[in-house]
Amino acid sequence: MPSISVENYLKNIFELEASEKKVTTTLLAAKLKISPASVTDMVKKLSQKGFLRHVPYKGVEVTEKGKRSALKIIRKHRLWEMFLVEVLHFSWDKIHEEAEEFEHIMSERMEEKVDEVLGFPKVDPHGDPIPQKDGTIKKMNLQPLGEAEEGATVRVLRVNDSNPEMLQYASSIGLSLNKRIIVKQKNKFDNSMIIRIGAKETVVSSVLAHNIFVEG
Amino acid sequence: MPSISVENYLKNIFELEASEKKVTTTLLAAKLKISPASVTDMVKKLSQKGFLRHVPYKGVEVTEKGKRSALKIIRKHRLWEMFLVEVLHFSWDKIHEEAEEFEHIMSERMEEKVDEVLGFPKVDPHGDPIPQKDGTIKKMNLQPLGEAEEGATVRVLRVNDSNPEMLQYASSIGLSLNKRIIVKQKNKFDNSMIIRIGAKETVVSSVLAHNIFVEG
DNA sequence: ATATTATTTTAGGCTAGCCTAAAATAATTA
DNA sequence: TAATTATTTTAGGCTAGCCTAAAATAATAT
Repeated sequence: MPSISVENYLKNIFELEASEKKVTTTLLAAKLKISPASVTDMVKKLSQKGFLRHVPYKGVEVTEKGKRSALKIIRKHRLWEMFLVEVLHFSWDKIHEEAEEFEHIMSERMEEKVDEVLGFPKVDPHGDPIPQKDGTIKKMNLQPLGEAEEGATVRVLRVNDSNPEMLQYASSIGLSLNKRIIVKQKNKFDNSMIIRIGAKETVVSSVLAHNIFVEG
Repeated sequence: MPSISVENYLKNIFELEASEKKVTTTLLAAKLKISPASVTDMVKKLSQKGFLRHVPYKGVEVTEKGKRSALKIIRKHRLWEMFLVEVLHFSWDKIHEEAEEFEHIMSERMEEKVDEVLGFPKVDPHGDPIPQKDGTIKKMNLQPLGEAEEGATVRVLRVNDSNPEMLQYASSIGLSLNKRIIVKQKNKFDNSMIIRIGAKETVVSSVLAHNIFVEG
């Protein structure tokens, strides 16, 4: 069975592939908070074991085998986040950290129990799709709030969970999954926008607006 | 923070102290499933750090500091076992193994949530007392079923959880916490006994009878 | 009391996963 | 295109936590 460290490499490479064109050594090192030299080392090992494809100096990507492993861990992570919110009443911004550890020790048995108790959920508390047991994952084609037209009414379907402070802030302005938002005004000079959530109007920076994903 | 390995040493030494007069190197090595030489090594380190008292060739025991650490882990372990049974509907005999891993990654926050959801339980699913947050633990002075008098009626308050197969067997004969038992007959030649649980009479071996703890 | 056996410790070694410093390669700028 | 800068890899090293084999000590049997 892969070590915790190996699981983290696979998961993070897989995730970076979704958001970056090339997964470079430095990028991965920054995400894993270890030195680039260490990353090169491990990447070489994992390539030999068939989890990764690595062209020296060019970047790295997961193989089918690596992808399968990554999705298993992501499934555990997201199921557990859901459980933390639904059953243990954790708030949005505290769950990622907790799940980061548990994903590595969650047994098959545990995974099944949690899935069952939750009623086989399809997305996690941030709106990210939960990979299914067969290794498939739904691709969601959502638009960043920042790209929505002035005057448009949209629905929040996902919030980027990479920054707890941002999540907490999102909560504080009444922003949560499935909320309806009206884009009142877009400011060209800094790409911020004024939005209405329920009865409240708020200014949302460009950065925040690009971490919230909506459906027309 | 202590590593998983260190936590396991402390917990197991503390537990062995309760059941054995001396905690020897070999005993501990057997329990941890590592070589005696490795145990000596680690014991030396942990003594230097003030977790243990070690007299070479004579045995080892936890200091106050070591005991505090041990009880923290045992608290997490037992709370989690309770949670597995109550919330995730695990059976008696499957929970120890799961808790064995989770005890090491359970955060303070998590501990509090679990405690809360369970309604601040005092014992785990095997009847073992859950150490309190302040580091105190209730001593239970129970009698092994094997020592009960012929004709006595007793109540099951604890079952030794060290052997999953035994737990499963116990379930299969209708034996669970708080059940009333009548000792119908004691056999001198092998120390087995015939007991009645509800409507059912069963023969119980001496070994089993000494792993079930009752109150007059 | 001595010899034998069992237990414990010491000595030396290994692997995973990290590190820093230096060398190699690629990308960028002049 | 050459020089400079940035990125990646290689080389060598470290620690935790394990191992086996051999030496030291303690316990037991004769």
